[in-house]
Amino acid sequence: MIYSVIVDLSASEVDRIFDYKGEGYKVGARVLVNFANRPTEGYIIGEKEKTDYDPAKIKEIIRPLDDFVAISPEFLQLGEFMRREYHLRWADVLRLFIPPQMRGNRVKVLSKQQVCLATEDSLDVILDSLKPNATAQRDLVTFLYLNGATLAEKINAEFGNSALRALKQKGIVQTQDIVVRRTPYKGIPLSPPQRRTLLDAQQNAVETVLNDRQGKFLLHGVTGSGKTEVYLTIIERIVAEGKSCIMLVPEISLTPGMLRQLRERFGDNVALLHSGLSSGERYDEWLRLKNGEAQIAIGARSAVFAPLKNIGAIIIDEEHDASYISDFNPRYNTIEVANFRAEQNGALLLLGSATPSLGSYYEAKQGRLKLIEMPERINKKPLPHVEIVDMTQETRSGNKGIFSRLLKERLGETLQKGNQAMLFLNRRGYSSFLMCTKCGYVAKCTDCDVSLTVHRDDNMLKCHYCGKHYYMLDKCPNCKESSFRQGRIGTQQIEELLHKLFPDVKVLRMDADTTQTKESHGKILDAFAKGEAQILVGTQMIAKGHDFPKVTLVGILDGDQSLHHSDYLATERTFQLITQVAGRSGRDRDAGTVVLQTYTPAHYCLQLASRQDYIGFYKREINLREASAFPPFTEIVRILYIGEKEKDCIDQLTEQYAMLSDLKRKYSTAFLYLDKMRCPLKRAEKKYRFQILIKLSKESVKQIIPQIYAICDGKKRSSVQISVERDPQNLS
DNA sequence: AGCACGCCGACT
DNA sequence: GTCGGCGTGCTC
Repeated sequence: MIYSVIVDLSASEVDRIFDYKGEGYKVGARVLVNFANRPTEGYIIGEKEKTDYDPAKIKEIIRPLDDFVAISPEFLQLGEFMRREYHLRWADVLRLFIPPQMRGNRVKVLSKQQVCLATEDSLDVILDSLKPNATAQRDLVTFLYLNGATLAEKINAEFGNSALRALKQKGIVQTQDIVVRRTPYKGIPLSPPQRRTLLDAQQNAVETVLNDRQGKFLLHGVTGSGKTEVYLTIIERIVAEGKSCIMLVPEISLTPGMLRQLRERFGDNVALLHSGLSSGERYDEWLRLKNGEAQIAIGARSAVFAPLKNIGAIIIDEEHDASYISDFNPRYNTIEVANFRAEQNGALLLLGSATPSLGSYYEAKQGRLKLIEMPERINKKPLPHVEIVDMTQETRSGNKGIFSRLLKERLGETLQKGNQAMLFLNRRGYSSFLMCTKCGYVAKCTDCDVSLTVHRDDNMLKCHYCGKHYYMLDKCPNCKESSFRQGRIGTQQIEELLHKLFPDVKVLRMDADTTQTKESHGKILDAFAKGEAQILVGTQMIAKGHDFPKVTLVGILDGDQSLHHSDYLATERTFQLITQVAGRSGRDRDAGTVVLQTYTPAHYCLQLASRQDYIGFYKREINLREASAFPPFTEIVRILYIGEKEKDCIDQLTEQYAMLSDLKRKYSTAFLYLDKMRCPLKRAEKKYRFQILIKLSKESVKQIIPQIYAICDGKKRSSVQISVERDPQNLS
């Protein structure tokens, strides 16, 4: 038999089928082959009777790599879809479908010693053979007789290892190695699940979804409307029918608290997949799903590839979240992948959000998603009251600080009452740049075209793009003066200012700098939940996560920050962020307050966000998108050229731009826009960046995209890296 | 992705 | 004269 093999190498030159001989292999299996004279891992993606290649040169498959078929036919189909849709290489796609450590034979099976009785005799017979005063041995034997095989570590802890050793010597008990699955967060304490009664809106949502087992739904429920309970009830019902479920959440909201809730409800039937797990845990959880030992997969983006069969539902929480769109190789859109898998399995697809992406809500309005609205918070608690502060007024009346008078006042009141506050500023570090007041020199990264951020805690300058550290400057390298002006305030400085303002108040800070280790994220949230601090300062990572019942004040320090970016997504992002952050306030008895500071208080985005008026925002923004021909009415394509050699980049871009111009002439109605330029971020990690931007009419996408891919596949300079992004989320 | 091949500049 | 840079081509 001839097998079509994809070698596990990620390079466009080898992204094609290689034929190998062999007998008895299954399609989807991983195998070891001799490729270019060295052993190479590969995937069988097909089989055939004969080959077009010179049969004399065909080599034999060396051996299988696993004792199971790693990639099911369903995943091979999905792979073909992703290759076509995102122009990916086979190897990159297939790697998504298996846990990383399976490659390179790095799987370690964890085994532990287990103790069991070595004889078939009855308990009385065994006990008779032991001395009456050997109490530990007698207890141990009795325990094993009643409980069966038990882990050696537990036996040792209970009965001491001398008793165990003695019994082993006598041949009464024996030990054996067993394979143990590493289960993440096994240690977290569980309490019995609370049977919550669903509110009418929730019940209605559940029934609507379950009435159409192959439907596609968008659940739009305001923050605090109880979407999670809807998801869990649906999962419960689907699982009860013997089907499996996938639930996706943004990486950041996979807290131990969230997991506890799931384990309490579903026990070992739930498997967790996300980057925070050790590689062993990840592999074991994957295997539990693959073997059908667990039917529910929960995780971040990559959990959409959970190796489940017979899927009944795929649920995507916070569907607008940017983390669902993978923005580096392999680029893919999780929602589109989920949609494909749902169709393959005849499963329902449920997207949920308080602030759906404009595209999804538009799909719903067009009838391609069924829209379910949950417009009220649980127990009809009012939405937080948002007070907009005009910072231009503040400045005019002499307050040059970052905190408005109103915010200071509200903070004081909140602390007085013993409540908690959260302050949101989407800028980490101490200040955004360092400028010499004499000559205007700004400290910049040597590898990237960005200014360096001042970090006070370790007194360093850091590049937030590549992460490179520099020593703090004591004088200007240009004019040798030592007078500097600081850039815009970051979270570190906020923390410092709060200490000055409220010396006795404990403040926690959560941003990328304080959450470097795996658990630190959860630790900070836990500490805040326990009331160990009264104020939590943070970047957008505080916008999600758990509910803090005692938080009654949320301060948004710079509501404009993401608003005035030039890309068309800026307003949508700002609306989502502000709505999410505001939603943190007042989730318990006390009504919450939000202070929103801005220099453009009249902006419709901020006005509507302050009223949590998603529908109003949607109407306004969608009209704007239509009028200006932006997604979802058109598709934007960006071709990126990245390389250390500037000239090569320009040459490559110029060449392909010419070909695209020809294409544009041929399909003049399809191309609404075509231009080439330097990227706004001119250089990053020592590499120059250029781009071609294209805007295509929606109808022409299917026809034009393959031709664009073909042009980019054409003759290439090896020093230039080319990538095509469809509807890029980030235009830097 | 990784390696052999082959052509040019720089050096003991 | 030789070492070694990297552009080019190939892998069933």
